Amino acid sequence: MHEAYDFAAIQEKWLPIWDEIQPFKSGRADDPRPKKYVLDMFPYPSGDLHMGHAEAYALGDVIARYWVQKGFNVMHPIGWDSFGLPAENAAIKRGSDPRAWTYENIAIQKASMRRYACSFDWDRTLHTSDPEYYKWNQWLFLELYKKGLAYRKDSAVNWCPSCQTVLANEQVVAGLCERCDTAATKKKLNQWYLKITDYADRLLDDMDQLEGAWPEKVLMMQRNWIGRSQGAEVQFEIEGRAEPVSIYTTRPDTLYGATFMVVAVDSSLAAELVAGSSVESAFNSYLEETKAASDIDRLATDRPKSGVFLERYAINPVNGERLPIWASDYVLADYGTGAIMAVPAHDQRDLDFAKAMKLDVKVVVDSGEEDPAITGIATTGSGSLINSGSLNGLTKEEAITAIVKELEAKDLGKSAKNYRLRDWLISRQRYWGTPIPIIHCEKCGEVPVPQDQLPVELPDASGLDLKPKGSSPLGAAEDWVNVSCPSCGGAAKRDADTMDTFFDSSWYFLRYTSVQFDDRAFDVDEVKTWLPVDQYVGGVTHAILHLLYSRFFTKVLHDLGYLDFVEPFTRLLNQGMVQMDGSAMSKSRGNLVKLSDELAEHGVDAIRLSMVFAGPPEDDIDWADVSPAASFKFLNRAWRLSGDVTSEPGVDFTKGDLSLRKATAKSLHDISFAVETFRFNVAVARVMELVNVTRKAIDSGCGGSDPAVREAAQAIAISLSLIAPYTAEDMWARLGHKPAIALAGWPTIDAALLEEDSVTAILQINGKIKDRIEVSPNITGGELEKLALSNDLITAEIAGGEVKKVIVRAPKLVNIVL
RNA sequence: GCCCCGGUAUCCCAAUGGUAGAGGAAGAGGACUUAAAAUCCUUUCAGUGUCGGUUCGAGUCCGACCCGGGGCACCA
Repeated sequence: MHEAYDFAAIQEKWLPIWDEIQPFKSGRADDPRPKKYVLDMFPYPSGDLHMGHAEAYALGDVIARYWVQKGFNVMHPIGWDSFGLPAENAAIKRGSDPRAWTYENIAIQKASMRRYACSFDWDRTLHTSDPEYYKWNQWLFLELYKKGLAYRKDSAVNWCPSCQTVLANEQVVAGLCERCDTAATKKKLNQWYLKITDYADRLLDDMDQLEGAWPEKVLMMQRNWIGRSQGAEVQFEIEGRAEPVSIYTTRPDTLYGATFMVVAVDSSLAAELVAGSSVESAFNSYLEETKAASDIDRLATDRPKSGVFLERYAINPVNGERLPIWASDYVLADYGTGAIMAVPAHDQRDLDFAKAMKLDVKVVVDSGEEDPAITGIATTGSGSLINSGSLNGLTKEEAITAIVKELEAKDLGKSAKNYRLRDWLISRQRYWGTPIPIIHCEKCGEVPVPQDQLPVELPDASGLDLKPKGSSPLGAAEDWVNVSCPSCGGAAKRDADTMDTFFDSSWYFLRYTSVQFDDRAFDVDEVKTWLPVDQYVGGVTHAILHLLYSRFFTKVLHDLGYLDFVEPFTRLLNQGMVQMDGSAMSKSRGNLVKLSDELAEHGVDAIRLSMVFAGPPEDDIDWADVSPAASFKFLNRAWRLSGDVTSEPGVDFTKGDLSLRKATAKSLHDISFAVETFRFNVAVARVMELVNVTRKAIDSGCGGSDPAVREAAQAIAISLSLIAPYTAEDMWARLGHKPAIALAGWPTIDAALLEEDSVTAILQINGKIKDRIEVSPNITGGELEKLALSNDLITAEIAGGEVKKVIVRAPKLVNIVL
């Protein structure tokens, strides 16, 4: 008679014991194990953990626990990305303090993580909203400022009317605020930026180091986002203007095909060119119209082209033709030079504009396609140049080289690069974030807060009106905002904005190495020991924002001499999302599955196992396809094995049943390989297989007393310790061992056991299977061929035919070609 | 529109260019039981989205297309 497998009792039994043993401490000075840094993306404390967390942390835990079993000193820390809008919004709603809401939720999540048996080192936690943490945000900001990488500028910025704050480019998705889906508008504001564009080339080129170690998808998204293009800048004289205007083009070969010029309607150049002309008022009303249009309107690609002729002319530098200058909103002020040469024959946008405004179309590349002036379809194919003076007859590539050389010689242009990436806007007009450590003095201008006065702590929220109103609530904290200038001592004001919370998360992985360290943001020696992160695990939602910013900060800190590496995350695993019936879970959709309910019903281990077994980690999980009940059943089945082992611990495995021993060895080998290649679902399948084999051995084979059964049961327990720690620990105890199984060590495999006694060789004729024979794995090609040619089924088939060729792949296959 | 990724059994998913099925779910049958649950055993189901190519041999490589998912999108 066996006791029942009671997941609730097991959970309650082992949790306090683990608290005692603390198997996952890292960084003890005398620890001789080699180091590994496994990092899960830290959560935002918005209530309790949900299904998404459960998946992410289950996967990260498999990796962390695996490396511990393999004998590594694994640093696996956790913290909270605890600044941000939800806390503030909740506080406004409930009339309380964002701080209280935040830290309550952190406590809730922390307790849940502990119960979920995450293998975190609880001595290495951090909260970005702690002054001890954000002090170093401020320090880093000032380092960037000193380097000229943090600056203020006036610009038309993305504004969310609902959140009442500005948004970074990256936070506007398809024209909508990524947080609340409100249509973003534009607002002219003076804001702080970080000069990430200075690092565009390195952010792009260093991705070569990540090839194969990061998901291809993420690399592609980042490359896309940075959007480097190669082209040329060309100078155009403007009639009645002293200075020429520079335009950017990726197709300098089509220079002869330019029939007009377009400047961005919201550029200062447009305003200057139109000033004093008869169309100035028409231009101004067009400009107003443009400003009023939301991003959504602007993004619609089928939107008809609009513009105003400025009554000015540019001169084409290669043929002296007069080109009318138009202002339009299809040219962007902040990309390239804000002005383009329009070549309607070979650019669809220019052609659309030309047709709308009845402008000339001039073909200069003979691509064999139909005349764009008639079809309305610009031709972009390659071909030889026509109507292009010295370029005639050249191919597109030859023409680009030739014209750039020619322009450079005449000082009329040069080769140039451009990027889609824009500088990172970090000011936010909200309370719950890191104050920007700058003091504005009428006499001295921007004055950095001196180092010894950091951190600039947030004032108490009580008494402040946190309601969004377009300017920072901090501005109203009189006692806080009014200070004397550190430079001249005169009356001055603090910068009242706070930092984008992505600033906080762009370097937290460094702080984990020394969370208590007071002297600096991080202990350089500890960082040297632990970084870069060996394995980063998190959602693909951060493919651009967080990962790009972190890479940027790492490069900056490298240049400042604090780091000796340039890429923070050596390997990256993106887990998929947990969905329900094909769409994201949400209360409003009514398809929300509560993690706490699932855990109560099936137990922690069954949920963790379900997450890991559901499919490849990077695929989305549909909870409708997942069966926690089946996971429970399997754990039960595995657990019961431990009660059927009747041999004592320490028994000599070499005396065990050979076929079971081989199965165990093969399983361990396959499980290792599967885990290291992130095929956790396959690893689970292999454990299941071994459980089935072991069950059979006990019931109808060598029996529970055979040493091989103990060996198998222990291998199962250790394998399960990565996924289902409570069940594994309990099995371990029932097998007569002391806790913690997490530190038991991965069993060593006798290589001899991996060798198979015999393999099935396939005999084919013309690629079709005719027979299978059992052969020794060491059989030579010659022997196998001989066996095949003397096989009855084969000789019957070849009878009368002529053997043209015999392909032998010993020991697995022989293919006879007739 | 451009660029990625994926289509294998009723479902979720496996398969270094070499036996399409490892594992699970669901279904069917049976053992045990007064019965049910639990447990155990047995078992059914596809030729890999479509067409063509390379190869002795293709789910796997190449090309085109269809379908699904994702990214970018007036970036000159």
